[in-house]
Amino acid sequence: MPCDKSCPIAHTVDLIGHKWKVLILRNLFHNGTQRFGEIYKGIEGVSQKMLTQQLRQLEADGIIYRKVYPEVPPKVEYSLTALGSSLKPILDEMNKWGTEHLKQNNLD
Amino acid sequence: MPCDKSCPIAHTVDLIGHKWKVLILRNLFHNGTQRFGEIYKGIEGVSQKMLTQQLRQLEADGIIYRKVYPEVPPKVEYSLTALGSSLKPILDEMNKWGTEHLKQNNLD
DNA sequence: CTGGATCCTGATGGATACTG
DNA sequence: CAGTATCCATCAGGATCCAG
Repeated sequence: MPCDKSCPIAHTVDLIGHKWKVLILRNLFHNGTQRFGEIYKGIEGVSQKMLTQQLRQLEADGIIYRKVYPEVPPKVEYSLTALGSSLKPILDEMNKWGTEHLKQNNLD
Repeated sequence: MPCDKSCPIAHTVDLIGHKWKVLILRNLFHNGTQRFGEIYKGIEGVSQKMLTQQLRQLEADGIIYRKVYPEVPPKVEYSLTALGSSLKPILDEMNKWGTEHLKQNNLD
């Protein structure tokens, strides 16, 4: 059974199968609506460019909502849409798994 | 709350936060033990190099097991380890979500 | 001063050909 | 059959620059 575009998992991976996207979502689930700079500081190792790019893709896919406040200094807030919120079970499972295996495997 | 190396989700993402890894796992969950060529045919768009590379990483992380049969023609079988199998809930959630949103969003 | 666009460069992924 | 090697296109990171 091949894994083509009709495969649900391939579809999911297509939308959130990227390291930073998952971590962005983690931050939004964990902290609620956040500004660009907050997300940036909240994710270790990401560059501004990458963050912008991934945020835009998530926005384009309807997973997060981007609200720009036309003021000085600029303020942009990101929040989860209903579609984005529906991803929570996946994140929860990843969190559960990671918690389990950080315990047993506490390297570094 | 920053997302550093102590974050369970970051840990999970570190191990399986890669497009092809998830699809490899999907194939192994779906079809059981498989040979290299079967996985290769089962995943649309992946190159041999990528597949080899990701399989090796999954092996190094103890998620899959690689069994080489010393015969001609060569035969290599990949299967999930216990650790790999424990990822099933995550894959299940991704499958569930993808199924939902392929229905509603049947583009292409 | 924040969000992000641009430019340059090094790293990564893909296609193909080749080997044990 | 299951890779490895090679070459090349695209992508990611860092620094810098820009607009509001």
